[in-house]
Amino acid sequence: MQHWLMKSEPSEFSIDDLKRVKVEPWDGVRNYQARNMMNKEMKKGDLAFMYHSNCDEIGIVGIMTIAREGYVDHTAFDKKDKHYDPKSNPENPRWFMVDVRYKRKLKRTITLAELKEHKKLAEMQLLKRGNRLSIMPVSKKHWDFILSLE
DNA sequence: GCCAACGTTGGC
DNA sequence: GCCAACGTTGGC
Repeated sequence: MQHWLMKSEPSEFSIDDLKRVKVEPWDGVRNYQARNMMNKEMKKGDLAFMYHSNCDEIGIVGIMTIAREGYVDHTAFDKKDKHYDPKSNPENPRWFMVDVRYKRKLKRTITLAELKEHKKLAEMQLLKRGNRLSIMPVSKKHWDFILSLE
């Protein structure tokens, strides 16, 4: 089983939104690396941190499970959708998504600032300079360490 | 709001 | 295949 971290802007979709709906398609990802991970590498039952970005309290806020493995992101076909991509079409879809299921909120937000304080996490992809990936793998070692901070 | 870092596009 | 221009991400 793999572990992941998935970013979301809480003004768009927050951990509380996920708690309410329980299961949600992770649509709108328009980055090839992130797409490949969703389409090929994420497996049902994998665990993922939910991370709030671009907000007042940036950091890891909860845990989700992958509920459905990669399938076509149909929002790319919808002209009215914010993430419409004219280069994707049903015959040759370009973008894929997974479904995530709410597992639990962390007892507190483990902030980005706090993560940066720990030498053990220095190699985390999230903390690497210039990192902009919205979905990334997290090693078991890092995962367990982060949970020990909770 | 600023801006560094990155990805994508498209002309050549 | 190169690279400038542009758009986006996301912390601050």
